[in-house]
Amino acid sequence: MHDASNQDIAEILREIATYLEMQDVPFKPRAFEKVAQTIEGLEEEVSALYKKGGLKALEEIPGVGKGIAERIEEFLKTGRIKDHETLKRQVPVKLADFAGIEGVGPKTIKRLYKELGVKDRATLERAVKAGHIAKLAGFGKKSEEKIAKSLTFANGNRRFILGYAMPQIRRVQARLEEVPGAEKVVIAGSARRKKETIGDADILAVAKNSKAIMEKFVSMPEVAAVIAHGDTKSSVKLRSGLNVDLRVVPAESYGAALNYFTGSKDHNVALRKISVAKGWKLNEYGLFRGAKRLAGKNEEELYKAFGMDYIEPELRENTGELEAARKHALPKLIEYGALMGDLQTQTDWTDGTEPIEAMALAAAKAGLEYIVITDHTKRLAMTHGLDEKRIVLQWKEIDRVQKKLGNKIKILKGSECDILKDGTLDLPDSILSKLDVVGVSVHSHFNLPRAEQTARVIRAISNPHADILFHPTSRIINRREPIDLDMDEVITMAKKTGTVLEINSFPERSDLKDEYIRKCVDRGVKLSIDSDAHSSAHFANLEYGIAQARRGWAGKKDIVNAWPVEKMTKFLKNN
DNA sequence: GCCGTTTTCGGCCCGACTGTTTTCAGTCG
Repeated sequence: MHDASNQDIAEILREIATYLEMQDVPFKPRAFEKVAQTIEGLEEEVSALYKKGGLKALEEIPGVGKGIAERIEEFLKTGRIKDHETLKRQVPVKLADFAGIEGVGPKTIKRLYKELGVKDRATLERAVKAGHIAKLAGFGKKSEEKIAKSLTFANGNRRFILGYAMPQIRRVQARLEEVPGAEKVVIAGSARRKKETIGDADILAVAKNSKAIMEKFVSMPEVAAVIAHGDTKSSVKLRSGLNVDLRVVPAESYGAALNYFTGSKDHNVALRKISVAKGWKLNEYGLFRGAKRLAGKNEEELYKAFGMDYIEPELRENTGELEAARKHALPKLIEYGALMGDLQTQTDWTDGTEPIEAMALAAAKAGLEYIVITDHTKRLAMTHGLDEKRIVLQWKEIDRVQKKLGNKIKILKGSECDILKDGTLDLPDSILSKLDVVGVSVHSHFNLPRAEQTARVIRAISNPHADILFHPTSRIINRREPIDLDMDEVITMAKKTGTVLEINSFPERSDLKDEYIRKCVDRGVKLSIDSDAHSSAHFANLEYGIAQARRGWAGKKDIVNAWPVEKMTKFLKNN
């Protein structure tokens, strides 16, 4: 039988949650919903966990107890869950069709089904067209129009890649900053936590005249639809499809509100639990003991009131940061702008768009002191990958450019050498041994079974000349699944061979994922943060690689290209 | 249904906005 993916499992659990909500069952919906979200974010396949450790392994997933574990087991074994089917029989609708419909939740779905026979997108569209919805008790013209409007946004609830959403969000931020009386306009939410993908954007403002800033917000040229427009909260959909929420709060609540709207939800709930245990109350307006305000005007004093150090937004996922903050044991994260070099860049020798010199100058302009030229190798024929002869010619060109640029920037010779199917490398050792930096990467045979794929990659990084494993899982967000690697084994081997694992800053790659970065940090495996630039504009993406590293609790000590060039190359030589 | 730095039973975050309603349920984050 084909194994159910994490996405499949998350989906059916979420459907159970929605059906339970329709029946007004208290608390259980949240339990299912929460697990659905956890499983969605899990790197490890749940089916693999189950195969290895059975029910017990399932119960180790946070939020999964006996009940949900058994239901997951049932789903993995039979492809169905009885409870789900029983619930579905009562309201047999295609829930997925309602996913992107603004303002339509479980209760409304149930009523539309019971009273109008609406069961999917097509029947919903018909009911809207016929004007049936406006006639229902408790509904009106506006509710119907709202549904009609969201039906025209067919894109559902896709997630946006941070690196591409961020410029849009910053543009909105800049517009709001121009409004007279706007004292602070800051990006909150998952964008502030620098999640690799975001569902929507949150902006928080402190302003003398909240009406004026709201007015500006809903009338920006990039707004496609206004979802809500109030005095302190408004919500719009941009033409790009991105939803943006704006909240305006008084200055004394700024820190509490920023904390609240930055999340994550899990982090907030955990913090609020601590607050409840102390007999305090924490909300977006402040931290209170009775009527007395203990903190709220900035985040530092808020955490301090809990006896904690300030927690950087990238760490706020409730994965141990609260405890570490209380023990004053948070890591010192690598700072934005702290990189000294870039260990993966492509030029017009292969699939980059600019010459070596232009790339080197752009890197210097981005504040870097060294750059490694790592063009593709011959196996990647479509990029005109370098063979033994052309790479030697490239070295000459690098020497020429280096001479010309002098001490503006140091240019190192490298390669993004293809890992062949059997784990051998695309260039002979005689060439690799002459390079300053050898990166190796998978660009083919993405679908090998786990054991074979893992053995392939391990063989590659075991080559004494291999320094870095570039974009280790080769995933491309929304486009290509990660290759099936036993990452624990790869990390173990990387430790043994002194191989550096790359954090690729290209927004749709963001590879490694934060949880593996953290494992590397814990186990002393070094990392690099590379742009994988194919043009001079791409050096700006390093910001997102640094963000990813921070989300994985990495510090300067963990990142080899945050070190001076001599220390970096010495490390690669000796490891 | 899950979970435990008061708890293995009794809690489970909390407030804004909307639409249609004279006081609130549903939705969202």
